[in-house]
Amino acid sequence: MLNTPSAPTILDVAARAGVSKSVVSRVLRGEYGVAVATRDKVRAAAQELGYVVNSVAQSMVTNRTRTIGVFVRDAAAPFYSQLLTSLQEQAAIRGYGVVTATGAGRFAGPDENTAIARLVSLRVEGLVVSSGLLPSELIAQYASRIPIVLAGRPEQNPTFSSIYCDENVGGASMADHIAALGHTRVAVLSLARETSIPQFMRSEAMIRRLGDLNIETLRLSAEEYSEARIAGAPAVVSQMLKHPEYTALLTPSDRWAIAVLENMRSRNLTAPGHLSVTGYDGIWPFTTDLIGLTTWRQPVGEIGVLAINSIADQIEGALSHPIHQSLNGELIVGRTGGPPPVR
Amino acid sequence: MLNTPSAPTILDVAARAGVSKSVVSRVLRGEYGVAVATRDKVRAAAQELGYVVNSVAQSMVTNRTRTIGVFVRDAAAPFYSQLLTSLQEQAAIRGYGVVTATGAGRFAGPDENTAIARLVSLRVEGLVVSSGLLPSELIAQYASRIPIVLAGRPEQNPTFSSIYCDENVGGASMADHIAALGHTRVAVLSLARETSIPQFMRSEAMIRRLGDLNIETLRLSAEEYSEARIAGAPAVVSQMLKHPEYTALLTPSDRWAIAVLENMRSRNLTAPGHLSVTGYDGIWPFTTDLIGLTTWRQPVGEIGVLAINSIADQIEGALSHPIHQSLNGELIVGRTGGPPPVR
DNA sequence: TTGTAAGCGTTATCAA
DNA sequence: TTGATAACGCTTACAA
Repeated sequence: MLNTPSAPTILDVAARAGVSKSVVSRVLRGEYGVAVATRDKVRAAAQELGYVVNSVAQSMVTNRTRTIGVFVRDAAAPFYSQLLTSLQEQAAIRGYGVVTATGAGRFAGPDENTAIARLVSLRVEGLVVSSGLLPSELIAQYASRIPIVLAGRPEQNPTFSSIYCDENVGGASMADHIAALGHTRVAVLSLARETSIPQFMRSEAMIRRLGDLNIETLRLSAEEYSEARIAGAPAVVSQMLKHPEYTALLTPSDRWAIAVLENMRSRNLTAPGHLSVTGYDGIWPFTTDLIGLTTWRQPVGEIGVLAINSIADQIEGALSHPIHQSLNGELIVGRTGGPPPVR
Repeated sequence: MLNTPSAPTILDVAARAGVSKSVVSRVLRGEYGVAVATRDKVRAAAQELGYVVNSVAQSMVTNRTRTIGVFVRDAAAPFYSQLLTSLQEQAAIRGYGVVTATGAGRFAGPDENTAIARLVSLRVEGLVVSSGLLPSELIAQYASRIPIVLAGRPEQNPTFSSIYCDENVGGASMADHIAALGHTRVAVLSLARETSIPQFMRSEAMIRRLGDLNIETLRLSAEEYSEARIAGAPAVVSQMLKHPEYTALLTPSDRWAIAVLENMRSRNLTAPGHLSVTGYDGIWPFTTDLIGLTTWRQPVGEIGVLAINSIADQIEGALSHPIHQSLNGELIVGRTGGPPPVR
């Protein structure tokens, strides 16, 4: 704004209280060694002026910002938005604020790099990166400077930490579940690796396990770069209709499963009556009993908590090396997966 | 971290390039008046050192942070989390970053004040406040310093802006809809004003309109302070069962409607077979056709865009006074609301 | 218990 | 085209 009255500084408070700025600084930070009378005078002056400390100047000298940077690729995706909430909460508990940056684009590109560089330039004390795509070299580039944790993607890079839910276990469990229901021909939607590494990994894990179980597998593919609005579902369902011998469709995200189910509904197809459909992530509210989605739950809240803790521990010196933690997920048995239809 | 190699400064770059820091500053900001050879030398040096500008120091002298602060009361609530995403995106478009703070507690209390003060101390250039509770005097207190917009709550305070969706129109429309379906006895869940001002307002608007239409109205109440996990639904449904002559239940949020529907499902009750249920907010994914919720859609994306624009315009001097904008919502006719059951 | 003064990493002004 | 030098608002020795 052009003519905003500039905020009062420590000097204004000092002048008003009739003391030096050092005293004000000490009072405001609650340090000892200040006469009670002086202390009260200063506090009153600060109050009257509506003084709020300038953290920018403060950081300048203390070299601390008490801020953690969070980069998520697609804030509109349910998994990320829920992670964001969890990170937020835990950061507050540990006494840190959160600055968020998001990638916009379709590919991990210069934008992503700029966004991360911006966080670093803000002198965040740690970085939580959650992107299914961002190249690990790019992340590693900042790792010598501040602690970094990659949340939600397995990556055993020694220079930064990672917290994730094992994609192989999840994918295989889902395959086991669908096999146990009696399906012998199963389709798996597998997105390109360039779309999302973890989603690619889980689909491949499903396909691998189905192969081990001697189940005939159909690999479907689709391109989709934002989880928020999935457009490819009609095409996927059409594919399935061309291969009616395949009685189940395993998708790599709840969002995909819902889009498929919505499209099926518009064609008067039901799950599992016509086709069993499963999701992945187990994110509320997709797990509502009203929908009854069969899915694999990733402990997103826990991922957030552990991510912040590992960062905070490193900042505070309680942890000196990057750690890699794999968490357990959980199969959620809903009503969209069932025995194959009798034909 | 204890022994992090401290980040290279402009001085390190200057030394390496064999020039003064002033030249480095000019080169890095792309200013004219630097010899091409010098420019290249400096850029190379910066690159080699992995130099990243210190925005903290930069802000110190420019007195700009290009950052907008966002305060939401409950980041886990679908409405807020979606708003957050929209704010984020639009801020990026306008060239600003976003720092988020969230209130934790049950009441608007000192926590909230601290959180806002923290944002102000970070020298954000504007503030988006989205809380159904935060007293407007508290907000106004900072309004002389930076532009503020209250998002999602009607409040005609002259010192700051507001962008919201008219609660009276929304509540009345929902009442009209349920009346048109033929209900003559309708229950409305009305939360205490202390829980959420907008939710209170819309419920009261429903009750008022139902009264105008000579419909017998039953006011139910419940306490609930976080939208994320609603615990009061079983009690509400039990209340309804005690008053079977009431054939519809209007709730003040999608979250509440879903919780009620889930509980009904567990009791083998259907909507609208046994009871018509409506939500409010119209937030995806609650609006999925799989659930078919009847609700009132608030244009949350638009609220976010307009909120950021009004802040950015004020920061940039394109707008000199706070503005108050009321947006239109939209009735979403789903399948959870229908004609009253024939008994 | 209080005050003085140096310095954090930049930008910006003014000379050279 | 470049380089000194003074801010910016605060913390932090150190001196009084």
